[in-house]
Amino acid sequence: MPSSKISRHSYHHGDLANALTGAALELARAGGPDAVVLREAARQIGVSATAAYRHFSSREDLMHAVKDCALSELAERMQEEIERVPPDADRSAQLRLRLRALGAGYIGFALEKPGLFRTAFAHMEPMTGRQGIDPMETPPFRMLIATLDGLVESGVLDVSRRPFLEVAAWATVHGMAELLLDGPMRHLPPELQQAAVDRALDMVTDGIMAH
Amino acid sequence: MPSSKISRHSYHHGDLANALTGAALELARAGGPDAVVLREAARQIGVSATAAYRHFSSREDLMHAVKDCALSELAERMQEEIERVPPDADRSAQLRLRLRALGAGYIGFALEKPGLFRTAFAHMEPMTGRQGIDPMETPPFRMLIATLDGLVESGVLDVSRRPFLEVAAWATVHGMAELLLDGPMRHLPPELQQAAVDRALDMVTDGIMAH
DNA sequence: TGTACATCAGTGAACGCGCGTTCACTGATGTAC
DNA sequence: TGTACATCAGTGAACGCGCGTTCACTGATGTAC
Repeated sequence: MPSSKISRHSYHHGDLANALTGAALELARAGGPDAVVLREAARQIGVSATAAYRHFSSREDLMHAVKDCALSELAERMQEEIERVPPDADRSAQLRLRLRALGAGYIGFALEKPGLFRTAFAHMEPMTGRQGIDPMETPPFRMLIATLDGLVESGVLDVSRRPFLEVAAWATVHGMAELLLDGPMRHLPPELQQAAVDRALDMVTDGIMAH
Repeated sequence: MPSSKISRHSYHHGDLANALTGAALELARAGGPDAVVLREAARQIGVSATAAYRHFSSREDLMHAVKDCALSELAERMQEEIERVPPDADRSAQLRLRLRALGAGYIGFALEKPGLFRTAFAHMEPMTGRQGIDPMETPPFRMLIATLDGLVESGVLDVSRRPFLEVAAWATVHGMAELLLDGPMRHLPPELQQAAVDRALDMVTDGIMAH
């Protein structure tokens, strides 16, 4: 393991910022946002806590980097689900399946990686300075928007019913994730959890495609 | 103000448990769950922090009492909205309006009293011992369930579509509240926020009543 | 009605926690001449 | 190619924070006789 030898022998780490972000990400994965402790991340890399301040202005700054990563993993998960949609259906069915896939990916991520999910959406608010990540501007949400726009274009959805639909759909899926993770469904056996998710996704697609 | 004289002169407070809960509730109202600080609640009543331990076994115990109160206020708010539903519509329209009312009350509470809303639903999980309050067992959610059951009884909703609908509906409304409070809609002007809420409630009722 | 005493409901001082952050510093690196 | 020196990227000790909680205590209250 040459890299550990190098890092042991060299005073300068070389890639501390990324190393710290990585360690912090693992802390988040294991324990959610509160587990992202600057001193602990530094400890795990074998560097003094002070060293972190060469690369991050504060704990919040590090946290922000972690959130970026978590959001990227979420995007990947949603993308995976989208790619599983069979391409042979007609346009309308295709879009409906995409809608479900996005939702299923979102909730799947929350259930599979609760620590990262909670971290991604913890205190979206107080991200002062360095303006907060707007999840709406992020690839997977752009896909949601594109899918809904597609429904309008293909005549399935009336334009008058289009506004705010992305937040309504997102709200359902986000709320389900929270209710599954911390709410009354947290002790449900996985198959019932899945049934609940499916039912919620039905409700959303029905609600969007109604009329 | 005789009561303050009495409390100033008497060594025993007489109703410390309620007084502490009240003070803690106001802290929650103003600053959310993290603002519920045992020492501060005691300070405001003019009692030593230690005194609280005669009535609560821990900070978490006090927190639990505060959550109970917050959940009650939420229930009241939903009830208010229900009572505004005009009684002259036909059965099916009636139920639809009730559904909307419950959702509107829920989100209205979140927007009007964000501190209490966040407190009511903060860390539902780690409520160890003294089993957590299951919001599903609480009056307003029983009303949601009753309304959905009513839809089945009156033939508007097929039984096969009934399961898990209460959590799906709740998820939407809960997610909207979070997205409005801490998410990308937090800086939207109130009229647009209201438009988003209305659209989400449309989506849910459409999704439930579809077919 | 009075008194002894158990019990209840307060008190103030103190502790430990573990963090984020600052400070004055030192070792390593790169660049100008 | 060597050397001087600025700059960069680390170090360890220390601080302050404010909390929740424990401890040994004391003042007030209620009850048995």
